[in-house]
Amino acid sequence: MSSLLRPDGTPIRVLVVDDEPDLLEVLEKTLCQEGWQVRTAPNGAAAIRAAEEFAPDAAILDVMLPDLNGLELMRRLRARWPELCVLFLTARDAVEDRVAGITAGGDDYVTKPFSLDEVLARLRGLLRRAGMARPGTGDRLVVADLSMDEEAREVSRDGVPVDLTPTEFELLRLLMCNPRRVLSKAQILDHVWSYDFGGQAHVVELYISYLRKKIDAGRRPLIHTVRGVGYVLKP
Amino acid sequence: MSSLLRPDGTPIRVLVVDDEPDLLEVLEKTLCQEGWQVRTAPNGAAAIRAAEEFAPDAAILDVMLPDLNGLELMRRLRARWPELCVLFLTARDAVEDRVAGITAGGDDYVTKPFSLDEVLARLRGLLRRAGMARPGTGDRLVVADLSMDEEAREVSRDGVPVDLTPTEFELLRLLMCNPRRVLSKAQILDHVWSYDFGGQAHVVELYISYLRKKIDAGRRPLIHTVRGVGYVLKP
DNA sequence: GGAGCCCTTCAGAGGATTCTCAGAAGAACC
DNA sequence: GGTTCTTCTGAGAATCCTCTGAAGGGCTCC
Repeated sequence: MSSLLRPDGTPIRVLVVDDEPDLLEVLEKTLCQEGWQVRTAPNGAAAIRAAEEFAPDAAILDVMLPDLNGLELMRRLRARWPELCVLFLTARDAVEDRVAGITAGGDDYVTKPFSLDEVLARLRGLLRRAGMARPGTGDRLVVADLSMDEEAREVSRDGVPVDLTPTEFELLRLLMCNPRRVLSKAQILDHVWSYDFGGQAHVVELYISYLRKKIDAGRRPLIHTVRGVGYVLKP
Repeated sequence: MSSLLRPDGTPIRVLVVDDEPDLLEVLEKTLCQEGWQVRTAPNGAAAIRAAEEFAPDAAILDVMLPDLNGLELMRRLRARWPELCVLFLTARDAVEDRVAGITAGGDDYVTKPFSLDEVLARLRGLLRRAGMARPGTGDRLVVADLSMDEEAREVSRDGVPVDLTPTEFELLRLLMCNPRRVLSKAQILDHVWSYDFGGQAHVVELYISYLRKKIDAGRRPLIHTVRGVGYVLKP
């Protein structure tokens, strides 16, 4: 998965603020793994202190923080770093009213529970629109004759468009971001399904089977099973 | 969405003056994203100071400011920059009498609450009439055989004129400004409906259904649903 | 060859999302 | 003041998506 870089070539810096330590940890690990430089904070006050020396390019903020709400925190951070990209995390039911107007300002939000890949994709989208993207890393993922346009949510195999459901799309995106790399079912579950999903690895097999029917049927297969390990996407 | 440029090719500079920090923030972000250069101020005194070094081409002024009213502020700004285009923000009830005569001077106003796209459209109109528009960026949006004249507010599909209500028109404009790009219902709400709209995403579905009846009925559909995500306009 | 495990696929229940209609409330216009 | 147009709410129906359970096939190792 190609990580974005700042214009000067250094990694992009992300500040993550949430009061759930587990969530903070998972996000930090995932983002680090993707090549971002990460700093975390459990509340607004700590976030502001951390930002002072960290000078973040982007921030992931929980809307509900123990000391001050995410919107207020954004305002204070922006006062210092006007260019900051902000991705909010919100509870599903408390959405529309509180976060209204945010997508209009170029920021974005994700409702809890979310999948890690969703957060990554949104964050990348924000940075790309803010002009942080390394030139050349477009929104188009390509593996052999399979291609995906993330913005338009279009997928095609050998030029033939393929219709995918949201979960199928996420799964395929994960596979296409990691071509020729075997992903375990546990990894796939962690990335594609929301973090509080209690189900079994069986759903991964099921969705792989759906994808095969839509993508590999009658053609040279791109999705391969690695018995006892997981799945790979490769020519 | 093409942003306008000054004759010398630099971005157009807009000064935004309002005492509500939320509103100021959203306007700033949106305008920046559209390629304008923005400076904000919470009151008249700060506005005048800011203008001194910023030398704005246009201004968005709240009529009701804590220190002096918007009309007076306009007068003072104009004394220094006679060419300044002004867009007023006014409360709905306090309109007609106070702002009457303004549009006669070539300026324009928008009543609160407004939608962001409305502000953008009015601002573009002002600058265009003032000769600031980059030549070649016409007012006509075209997607397949669907075409929209923004100035004349005319829409036609395959040459056949289509009558739209104001909200339908705004929604279609947003879609036509973002062809082949999936827009979430939240994004659509943020752009087309006024910022204080408390309603649910359901209205978006409703208006999409209206638009389909007027535009897609009996033809190859241009408006597509992306389940779980939003809507796209594409051939 | 057989047992056990892993994987694939089918079928269907339950849930979520979306579409559409009908009507009330409000705004605009004479 | 009354008419017309527009916007929004609520409800029901239709559609689509997700996940569970079960059956069966094939691989591996004994």
